[in-house]
Amino acid sequence: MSNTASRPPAADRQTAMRVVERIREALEDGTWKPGDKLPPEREFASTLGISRSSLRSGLGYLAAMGLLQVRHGVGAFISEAPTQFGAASLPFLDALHGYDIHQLFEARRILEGHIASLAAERTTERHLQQMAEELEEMEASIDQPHEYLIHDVRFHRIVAQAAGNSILAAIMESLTGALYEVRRSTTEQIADLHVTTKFHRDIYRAIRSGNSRTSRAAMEKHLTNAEADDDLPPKPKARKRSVKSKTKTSATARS
Amino acid sequence: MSNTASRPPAADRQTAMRVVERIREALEDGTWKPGDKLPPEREFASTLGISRSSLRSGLGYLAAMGLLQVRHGVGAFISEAPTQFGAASLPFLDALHGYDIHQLFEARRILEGHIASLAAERTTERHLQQMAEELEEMEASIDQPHEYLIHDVRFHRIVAQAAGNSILAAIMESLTGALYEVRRSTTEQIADLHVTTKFHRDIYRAIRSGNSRTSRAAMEKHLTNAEADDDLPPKPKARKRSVKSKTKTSATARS
DNA sequence: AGGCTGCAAGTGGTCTGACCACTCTGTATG
DNA sequence: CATACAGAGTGGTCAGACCACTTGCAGCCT
Repeated sequence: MSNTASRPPAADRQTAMRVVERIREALEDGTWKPGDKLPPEREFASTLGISRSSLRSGLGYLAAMGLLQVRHGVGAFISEAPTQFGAASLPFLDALHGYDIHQLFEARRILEGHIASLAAERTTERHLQQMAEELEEMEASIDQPHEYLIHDVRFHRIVAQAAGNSILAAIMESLTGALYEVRRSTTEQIADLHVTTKFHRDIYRAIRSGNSRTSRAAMEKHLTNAEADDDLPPKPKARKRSVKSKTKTSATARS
Repeated sequence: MSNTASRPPAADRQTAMRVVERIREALEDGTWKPGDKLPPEREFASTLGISRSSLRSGLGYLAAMGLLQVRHGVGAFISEAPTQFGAASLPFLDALHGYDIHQLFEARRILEGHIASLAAERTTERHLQQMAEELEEMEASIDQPHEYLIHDVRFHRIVAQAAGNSILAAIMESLTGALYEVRRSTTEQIADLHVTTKFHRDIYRAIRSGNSRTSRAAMEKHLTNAEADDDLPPKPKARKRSVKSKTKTSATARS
């Protein structure tokens, strides 16, 4: 035993898993869809014939995976945002095995590079159209960094959809999100949005032309550039774990 | 708001998050390490000055992310297995956006292909040695499919370590795990372990020679072959979600 | 009338303490 | 010596109470 990473869920916590199953089914058969509000805990619990605490255990599981969004005093909602992929586990990955921020960038570059190349082969007219739209919006909001960022993210998201592999898309979403967390501080200051826009346009053109090699190259160039921009700071922390010094280094995230 | 995939964790559930934080810190400063057993819930709760239910809420979060392994009647342990990356969320990704099993294979092929190429550039003598060992073990257990599989998985894991990017490794681990879940049924029957071993040997040689292109090609060939083996069955279910027919199709997983 | 204030209902978050279910170990029994 | 069993330790579930946050509506003040 203990060989592979076999059973991710858990045989234990039967009751909680019943909740999870129930919700998964409701999602599959369309009873509930993203954005929907779940019944109040007390009511839902009695409906399922379990205690509120067990129900909460199940909901907690779903919330931990980002599938549910629970708002205190309001209710629980099926997540609307594109499904991520355990992004919340990144800080722990760090704590356990340690990783350099560069690794995050590298992973993203590899993933999105491939995504771009797939998009070149599989994109539809509709996706191209959406990309073009976001591109325009980006140009329009070129001096509103916050607004700009939104369209930037959307652009990448559309490319991922065009690639036609929702798993890759979810992974990308997850990496992007993690990166966003870390970058949040610097991101609003770096300026060359004109350059950034140019890169995006290159990517768009390459995908439209159906050239997967060029698309991939364009995407990688863009991301490499983005990483360089973000690195201006002190020079990424060395990230040596064995040091043991309690300096705490004020870490990466958390304001 | 609601723009990007900003804050994966949660501002709510303060108490539960305190537990999460506490454990993360304990992992970071080495107080606890993989395999360690956590204190009994009752005791731990009072140590943290919170109720057992809140504690359990936090532990549930960690367990959901695969960071903790809780065994009924025994205790909670820090996961020893290579950290995954939200593999448990795959079934929900399916429920929400739907995906074809081929997409899983494709994602893995892309990821591991790159991992192999990186490994070729970065591997150390030690990693090569470990790969060689597993290779031997595979040959030795060639007529014990179950045993063989263990070394198969380990081989891939070592390659991932050799690639020197723990994030990519975690993602791979996650995809592999998901695939393993689905394949469990067929996997023990397909036989050509001799062929499989040859593929692995090719990968090993390519990495050892430091040729990233060849390594990647070898890995991709191996995985393509593996996918083909698994597809022999009825021909992968069409996976059309809008059908609505309650046939249930007996789905992919679940024995 | 318009805007602000404050209360109350609805809902998630936490606490307590009891009891159930599962594991493991050490002892008594055959 | 091997098996069966009892007990301790620990996680899982339950119940009901109370706290904290949101929201909207009613009433008040200007």
